[in-house]
Amino acid sequence: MRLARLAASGTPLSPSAIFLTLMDRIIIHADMDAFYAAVETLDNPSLRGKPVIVGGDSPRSVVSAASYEARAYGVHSAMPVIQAKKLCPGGIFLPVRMHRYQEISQKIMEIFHRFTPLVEPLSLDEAFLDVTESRRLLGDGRAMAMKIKETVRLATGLTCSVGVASSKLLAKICSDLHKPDGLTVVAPGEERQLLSGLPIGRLWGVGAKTRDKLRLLGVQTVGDLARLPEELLTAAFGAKHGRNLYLMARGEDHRPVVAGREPKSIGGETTFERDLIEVAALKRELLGLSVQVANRLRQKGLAGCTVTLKVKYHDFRLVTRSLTLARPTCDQREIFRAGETLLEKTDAGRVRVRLVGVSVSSLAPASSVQLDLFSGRERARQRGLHLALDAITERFGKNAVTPARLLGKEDGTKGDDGGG
DNA sequence: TCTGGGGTCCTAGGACCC
DNA sequence: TCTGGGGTCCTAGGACCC
Repeated sequence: MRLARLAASGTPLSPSAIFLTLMDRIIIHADMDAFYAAVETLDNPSLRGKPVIVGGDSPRSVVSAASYEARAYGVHSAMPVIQAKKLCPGGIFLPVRMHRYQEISQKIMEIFHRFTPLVEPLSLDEAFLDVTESRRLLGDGRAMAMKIKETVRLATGLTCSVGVASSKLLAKICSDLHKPDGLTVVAPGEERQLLSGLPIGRLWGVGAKTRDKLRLLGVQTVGDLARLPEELLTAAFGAKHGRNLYLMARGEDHRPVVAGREPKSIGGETTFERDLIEVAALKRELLGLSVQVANRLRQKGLAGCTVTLKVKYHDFRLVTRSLTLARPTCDQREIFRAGETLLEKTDAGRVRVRLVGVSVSSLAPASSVQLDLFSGRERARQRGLHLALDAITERFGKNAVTPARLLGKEDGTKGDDGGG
């Protein structure tokens, strides 16, 4: 970074020098247009130009993505599918194919990495890129943004919208200004002017509640917000959130682009088609979720200490109960047992329940012992080999044969193709 | 019209230890 | 017998994002 170079040159770094250097960054925010719907159209070109709506197929599902043609009917993501069907009866409703979106997402992220190693994905379809150090090789921000759009389009057939600015805050706001297929650059020094006319809801972290509260304070635009003193904002919104609002209104955002973030929690949840009252039924669901979560933990090579149960009652009241285990786990039985215990600390059985979820946090790399135990034993079980394994163990002792050896994993043959 | 599922981050209170 | 303050960990809830 420039800072490092400055420091190495022996130049004393005053706070304002650091500030100016940080202001000099080039941050790109790239965001795919109507991603899930666009992928569906890509895979089935006859959908082009039609109102495509991707969402779950149960009665309580919501819309995950809507093509621009569908948005013209007022359909948007997070809207109940039932409502979308009323607004857009001629719409083409498709189920979510997450694996396919993940596949394409990987391609896109690989392209981003050709421009800089500093790529911070925010979801499957968007990422921040700090391209400050790439500019001598690849040209200025606008040139790189154009190149990114072109490369993504050629490789995937999809369009994205890109924002270029000196901070994450502005880059993200810019990428949204001229969607779809947009390219918006804000020059250093023009940040505040661009911000001042925007409704406060455009700021990252300002949702419905904050908006309502700010409205009571007479704030509609970011310009209005910039007139409020910091003390008032911290008193109303807490130290952190208040300070953030104060800084964002001034276009000040020095958050770095962080590549390679590790997940902090992994969980699963289900909303039932009909509310459940029987504890036994809830436990069946909990068991399924525990298996799901444990599998994903092991896939990622992680284990966690804290198990959290989430219960949403019929009236949308949400409660969580959590407990911390002595050791990290990626074992579905341990996760399930913890969930069962936690379920007793809720009103389950007395009140109708709409949703249960379970998640594991305080994550750390799972030990090889934990992973081997499961990968080997679970696979052996799947292949119906556990009987053989048990028999051999019984006759020759525990260490006579490992599940890995039984599956031929140790002589280089593939052991995880899931076949039988 | 009736509200998903995957997450992150922050706050606050209580327990416990020194 | 009464009374501190700071630090850390755990738990619960809430706002927000895509």
